[in-house]
Amino acid sequence: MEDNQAAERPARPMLGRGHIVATALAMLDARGVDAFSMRKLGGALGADPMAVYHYFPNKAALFDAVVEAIYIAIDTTGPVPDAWDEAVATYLYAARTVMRAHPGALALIATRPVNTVPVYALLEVIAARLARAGARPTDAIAMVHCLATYAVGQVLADVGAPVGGPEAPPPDPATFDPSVIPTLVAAMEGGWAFDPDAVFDTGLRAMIAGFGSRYGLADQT
Amino acid sequence: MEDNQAAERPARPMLGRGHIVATALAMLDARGVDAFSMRKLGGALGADPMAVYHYFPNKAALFDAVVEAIYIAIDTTGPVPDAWDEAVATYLYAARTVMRAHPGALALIATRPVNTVPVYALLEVIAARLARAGARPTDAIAMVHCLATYAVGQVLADVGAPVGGPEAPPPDPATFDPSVIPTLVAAMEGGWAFDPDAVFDTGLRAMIAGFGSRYGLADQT
DNA sequence: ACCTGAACACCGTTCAAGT
DNA sequence: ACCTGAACACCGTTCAAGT
Repeated sequence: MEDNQAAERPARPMLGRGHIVATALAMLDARGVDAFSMRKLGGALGADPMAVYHYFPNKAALFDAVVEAIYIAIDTTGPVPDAWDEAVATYLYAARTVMRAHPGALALIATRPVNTVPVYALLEVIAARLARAGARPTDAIAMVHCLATYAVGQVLADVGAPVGGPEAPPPDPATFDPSVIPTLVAAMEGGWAFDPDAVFDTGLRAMIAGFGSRYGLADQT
Repeated sequence: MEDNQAAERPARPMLGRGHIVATALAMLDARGVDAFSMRKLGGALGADPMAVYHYFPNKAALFDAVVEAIYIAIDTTGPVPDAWDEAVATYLYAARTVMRAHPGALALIATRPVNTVPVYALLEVIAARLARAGARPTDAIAMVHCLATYAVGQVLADVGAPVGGPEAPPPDPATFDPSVIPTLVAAMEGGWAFDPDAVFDTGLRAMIAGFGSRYGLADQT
């Protein structure tokens, strides 16, 4: 019931939730969750370490706001192809692009579900497109969930900053015994290199195609 | 080159890497990464907080060992169905079962790739089965990567402990405006409940089937 | 309303020391 | 070889206080 508006603003400081979230996200992207601290955030904001607590009750609440900000940055309002499968792929690519831009926050995204209307609205867009192609609502939601977890898992493996300290450097492949991993060795020969973009696309298309035949999805003509 | 065996053992203490990893994993499962600390680990081991540093250079190295221990617990030596797609699904189910048993370590699994022979050997089993069904080695590896990231993403969303403090409780669905999320609301009506097992299966089968038709996979008869 | 600063109970890691 | 304990530079959060 406290609904009095803020008609005038004091001098310069005025942190504000949006500014705090943006600064925290930049810090996370630069150095990961482990290196993040509320005290450094205060420093980056040019304020007392404790100033943030006026806007967020604790670090967890701030992280929830960061995750939501990332979800909201996923834009689904642009034009998409007419075909249902291409449209769904386009939405997932949009999500991937935004998530890849925030490597240090990925562990938060993967681990802190945000149950808010903006996030639901994002899922709704994809679910609605699947429903329009003939899926029942419950099946559409299951499919969106599968596609979303796949995208998160891919991006995490691709660019995700490690939780719990820096990761160990990979060992010299030459020390491996080829006889225990023949398929892997065979793939490496010929100068083949792992391409995250191509691999993401392969799995995404496979899952979408699989859903299509499983549920008989098709565009009305 | 230091190959002298440990022929005799002192009295009781003798922590040992295996015991430390097991204890750390139990602590992670019980309370998550945020609640874990090297000092508490020392306490749980009944030793000085610093004793662990004799076996692991730092917390990150210990976490790498924990992740590898989880991967090694995935057993792929049991019998699998003859059909390539059922065999692959069986391997992924084995991975899911083990990962689900360690909710507090999932953020570590998803975020700390372990480049060791035992882990490669695990991937090799699945890749080899796909190759035997007709996939080229490079395609087989891409497929395994997609399936693995999907499984990790699913389990993370399903049971993963939050990184960065406890998560906020979900809001009352009754406060949502049904008009912005009609498909989601439609799915909820009729008492439909989200079933993690069924959803995992749906996405897994869809991806496998999609790979099958994309690469023309089939068992030799 | 918004920010400060001291204080409390913690961290990871280093290092010199014990046995 | 294996473990201890003090010490250092940090944490998140609470709370009384300032403007």
